[in-house]
Amino acid sequence: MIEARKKPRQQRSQEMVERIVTAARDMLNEQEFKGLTTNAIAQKAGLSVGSLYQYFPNKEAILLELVQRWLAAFRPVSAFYAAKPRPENWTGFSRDFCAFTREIASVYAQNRALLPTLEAMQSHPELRRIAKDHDRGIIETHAAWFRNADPQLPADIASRLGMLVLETGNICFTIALMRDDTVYDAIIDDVIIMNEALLRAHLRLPE
Amino acid sequence: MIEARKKPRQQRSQEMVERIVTAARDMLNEQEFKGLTTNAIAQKAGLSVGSLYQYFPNKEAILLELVQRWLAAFRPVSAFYAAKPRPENWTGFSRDFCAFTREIASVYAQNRALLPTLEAMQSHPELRRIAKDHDRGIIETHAAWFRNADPQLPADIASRLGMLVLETGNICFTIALMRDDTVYDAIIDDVIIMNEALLRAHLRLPE
DNA sequence: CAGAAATACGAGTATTAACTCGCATTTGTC
DNA sequence: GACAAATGCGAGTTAATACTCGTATTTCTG
Repeated sequence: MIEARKKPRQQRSQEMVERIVTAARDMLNEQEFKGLTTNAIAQKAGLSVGSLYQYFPNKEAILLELVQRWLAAFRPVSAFYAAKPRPENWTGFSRDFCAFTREIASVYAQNRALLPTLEAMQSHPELRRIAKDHDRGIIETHAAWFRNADPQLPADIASRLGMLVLETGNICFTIALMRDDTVYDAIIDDVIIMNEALLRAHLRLPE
Repeated sequence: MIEARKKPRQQRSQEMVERIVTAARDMLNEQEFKGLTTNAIAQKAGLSVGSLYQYFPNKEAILLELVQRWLAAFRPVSAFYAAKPRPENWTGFSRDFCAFTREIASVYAQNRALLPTLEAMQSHPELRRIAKDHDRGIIETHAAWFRNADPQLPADIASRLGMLVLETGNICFTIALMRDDTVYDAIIDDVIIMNEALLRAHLRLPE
């Protein structure tokens, strides 16, 4: 069980937490997840294991903090587009969706350093569950957005579309980040092509 | 380092190997990867740890066997479609691609039991490398197929398309397998919509 | 059937890494 | 400066588990 960490009472504590999290993140970028030991994190952060355990009840809690930072970066983007007024026609929706996809892509780019964390996360059932719950939320936001655009769209199809948009985006942008910028940009365009085709096949909007 | 396993000289040995592999596969389907210990596999397979280590030099080798069985299931499908003569027009290509996608989807369905293996694989650098090498091969096969259809298609774009088709298919079918049959079928259709749109945007073929 | 080769066994070993705990040091308060 | 509270320390404990090795059993060969 991943408990919440102890609340720090002095200011230096917050810095410690930050140093621990940063050290863990950097280590995941440098080496294998397997080498991410609590002792190593403490050493890299320039403190002792004992101190580390004052802020995090266990190793998973450190990963949890990283994962939540990653997940939190996406929420506002989805929420913003889902809250926009209904577009009048396909062109309007398409413009929004295109902008949305590019914003999501840029969130990936900005959080590049957290990417190995996602991989590490897969090894932990608890963290997987948290990510899955988060995804469910995003999917429902997407679904609501699509149903706002086309009120005729059945809820189950809207959910499926939300899921496919989320998952294909996730995998494509993850891969894209490992390539050079030219390919990265091309992949964004490709994702837009794919997802727009998918949505156009299901959403009925005037041209 | 994952060495090749010792070659069995008696017939019962092959059965042992099969029992070990099956036990490991079943365990991954039942519980967390974390609980997959060599002792537990041996017990489930009805033999001793000592015997297990006679056929597999280490734990990773067991996973490797599972992973290779998974990967091997896909090769013939790609190879078959890539070797077909050039389609005359988009309709011909589209028909092939649609059939191809459905066959790939059915390979996923048939190898459902190996799915948790892929997840477990992510924890092992060596196995990840093997899968990545395999993927590269598939991607090149796809790329060759697309360039056969449209010889004008630049090699780098062909590779990118191959990669996107592979990766989006992989993630979508993996998710699809966790849903009921209705959703599964719908997702296959959706993947076809997405990938055809992508290819149509880049391949120049007469209608 | 006898001897050898292959295989099966599983208690024991070695390693690794998460986590503790008693003591040292720093910080806050008067 | 004196006391207490909070924080920092890291050698040591503990648990888990991959893998070994000396011995028992089975199979093969003549």
